[in-house]
Formats: sequence, structure tokens, C-alpha cells
Amino acid sequence: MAAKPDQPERISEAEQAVMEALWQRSPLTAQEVCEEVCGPRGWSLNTVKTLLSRLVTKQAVATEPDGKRFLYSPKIARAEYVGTESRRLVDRLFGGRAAPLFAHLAQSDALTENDIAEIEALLKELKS
Amino acid sequence: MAAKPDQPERISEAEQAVMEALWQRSPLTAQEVCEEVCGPRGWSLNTVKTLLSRLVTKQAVATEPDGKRFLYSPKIARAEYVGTESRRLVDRLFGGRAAPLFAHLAQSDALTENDIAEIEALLKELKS
DNA sequence: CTCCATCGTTTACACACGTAATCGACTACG
DNA sequence: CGTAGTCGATTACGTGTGTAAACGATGGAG
Repeated sequence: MAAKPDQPERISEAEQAVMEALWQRSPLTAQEVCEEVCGPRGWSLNTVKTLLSRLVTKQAVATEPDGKRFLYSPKIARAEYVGTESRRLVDRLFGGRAAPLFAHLAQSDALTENDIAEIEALLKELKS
Repeated sequence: MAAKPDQPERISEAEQAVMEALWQRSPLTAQEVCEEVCGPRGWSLNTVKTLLSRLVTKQAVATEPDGKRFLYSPKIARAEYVGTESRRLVDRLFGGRAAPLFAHLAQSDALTENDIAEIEALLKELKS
């Protein structure tokens, strides 16, 4: 049987927090991940372990044995995740077109002076 | 007791489909909503009714009796929904800053020529 | 009046998610 | 050697979501 395309399963919000830790630095043990996220989110180590297992089944992180424990590393790049999530939103809310999103952000004052300047710079680059 | 701010409950993806119908035209009966969405999503009328009830409890749609049935209308504006959803994404993925989102869309070729032109125009307006 | 179609309401049920306690294996300390 | 700590794995449990069937009221067709 031909290997299925195996479309990447969705990463939930809590799981993302774990991914962020791994994207920042990896490989990490469950302990180390907990040191990064348990404080801010008020989680227990067990919670982190559960999330890590789920991420492993979702093929989003890889494990590598290290003595009696595991080291975890992200299997998908942050840029990839960010890409699909952004595209999903743009599709869901703006019919797949990015300009309306931009317009909306502008209108709702979600853009700082700085953002505008940066975007302008990016635009200039795009046109070159 | 002071009336709580009553922070608007989250609207799920399936519920959004129902909202879209109502944003397009309202008020509608459950039947009419189904005519709009049941086809594309492969839903039964019952499903639509369930979603409508949930939206009513979530205070996202209002009902108005019309003989023996109800007419449903959105209670929150689409712009409002779109706003909170966009902001949520920008917060979750880009630390609340919009420029990186734009950069990402640009880099991943999610921006058409047209998008870029439109954004440029918007920028020009913003600066005036 | 009786019965059927149609409403909205109630109940159902499987799966995802958030959050964790518990379990069984193993190791290091005493 | 026993035992306490630590690992990952298993199980748990409440809530939200997707999807719908079942139920009860009711109004219109005969």
C-alpha cells in the first residue's frame, strides 16, 4: 500500500506551548520542558508528559532515548506550523485573501506605527 | 449585583458556518439556514438546530418569534468576530505584532500581486 | 375531532482537549 | 537487599464540539 500523505494532525493550544519550548531549544527532557512552561501555565509535570505523548503520536515531536529517559525534539518547523495556522485563519475569515486581513488589522488599530513602518519596508523589498 | 461584563463565548468552527449564513442575510428560520449550509457541509436540519441553540445560549444570535417558529439574527457583528479571531491568532503566533504575520504571508507566497497592491493602497491611506 | 408535518427542546454519543493521578519498571542510595 | 525517587505509559474525568435521533407541543389537512 502506498504510504498515505499522512496529513499532519492539528496541534492544540496547550500543545503549542510545549512546542514553543522545543522550538526555542532542543532536544529537551520532559523535566526541562516543564521548567520552561509549567510555571507560566500553572501545569504539573504530568500534564507536560501527557502533552508530549500526544505530540509524539501526532508526529509533531520526535523522541530519542537518553539513558532511562527521552529527549524530545520538534519534528515540524515553527515556520511550517505558523504557516498553516495563518493560512487556515485567512481562509476561514477572509476567503483566503490576505489584503482584507491587513485592512482589518489596520482599521481596528491593531497596527502600531512600528508595524506600519516595517510592513512598508517589506513591501519595498517585495517590489525589488 | 453588578451585571458581569459577560465576556462573549467562543464560537466554534461549525457554529461559524451558521453565523456566516446569518451575516449574509437575516433574520432567517432554521430551515432557511439549513438551505444555506446543509448542502455544503452535509448536515441535517437537526444539526443546524443544535448549532443555533448553542449560539443562542452563547448570546451570539437573537431569536424573535414568528408564529410557531423562530427567526434568528446575529447579535454580534462579523467584524467583531473577525477582529477577536485575528487578534487571537496574532497574539498566539506572533507575540501580538502584526508585522511578522505580514512578513510570513509574504514569504510563503500567500500574497498575490493583487493583495500587495491593495495593501500598498491601504498604507498610503493610513499615512494621510 | 384526528392525524401528520413541523417546531423547538432534550438527550445522545464519540472524539478532542485540558489537566492530572496512578501504575509498573528501574535505578541509585543506604 | 530493600526502598524511595524518577521515567514513561496507562487511565481518568470534566468540558466542548460535531453530529444527530427522540420527544413533546401545535397547527393545519381532511
